[in-house]
Amino acid sequence: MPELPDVEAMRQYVESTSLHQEIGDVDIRAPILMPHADTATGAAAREVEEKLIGRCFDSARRHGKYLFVLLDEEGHSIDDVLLLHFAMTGGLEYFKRPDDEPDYSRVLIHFVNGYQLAYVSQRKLGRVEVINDVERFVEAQGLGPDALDPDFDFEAFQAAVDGRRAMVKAVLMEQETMAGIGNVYADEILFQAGIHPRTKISKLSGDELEDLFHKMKDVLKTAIERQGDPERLPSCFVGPHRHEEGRCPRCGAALERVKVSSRTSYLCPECQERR
DNA sequence: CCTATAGCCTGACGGC
DNA sequence: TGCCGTCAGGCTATAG
Repeated sequence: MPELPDVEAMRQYVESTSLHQEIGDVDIRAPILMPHADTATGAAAREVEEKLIGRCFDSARRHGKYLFVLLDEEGHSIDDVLLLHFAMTGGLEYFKRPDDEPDYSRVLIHFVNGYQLAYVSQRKLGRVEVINDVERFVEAQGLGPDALDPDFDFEAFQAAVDGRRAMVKAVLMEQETMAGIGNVYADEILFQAGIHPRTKISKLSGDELEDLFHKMKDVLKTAIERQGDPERLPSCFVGPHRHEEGRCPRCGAALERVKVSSRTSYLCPECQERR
């Protein structure tokens, strides 16, 4: 689930619930996987606890699918940042009553006011750690510009895909080219643009590329307005229909389910003709 | 450069 | 009910 619009919704959620409250304790229920989390020694887990306790969150930022929660600087010389990545499952839940603790809570941040923020993830393929420089992290991770960055305009997009011969869906999902688009929103963008996901991006005309670019921005912005909630997406979106019996919201044709870039893709064979 | 695959984990679901 | 295979909206490393 968590692609750019979903992570943006979580960023807003953190900002509306969890800022300026002292952290009293951190409960790491399960060490989270992925490269930098040193699960063998639990060092990463201890570091998260040590850096968080006694401090407050100041603000939340996002780049692509990564969420960065900035800690206050009081008494600390380095700007520590809590990094959250949700992989395929997961989210955040702010609650008070212990009964309201969500299933699969992997990390619990207890505030002294009695509320808790849970990092939830059914599978443990996420990432929770403390870093100290967002820009340096983005650089080291090799992430491209955030797909909704206003500076990432059509000119920049065109330059980023110039010379590429890969399938358009693969390029949209590459975090190095632009950060934030995953399997579901790539399908949505291509549906709105009427482009078959297997089309080589080099085959698109300048006009088609420009239309694709604007559809990308529109789809992401619209999804954010609806808080990434599939139930609230416009009726022209294909997203809610991505299941075996799904039909095209535009022409009613049965949707096709195919593997593209090793990922399950849904498309309308009438509106997104193969070229 | 591009594509496909396996693996990291866990759980939901359908078929038997 | 239980067991089994398959699948899952991310990402990385690796091979061809």
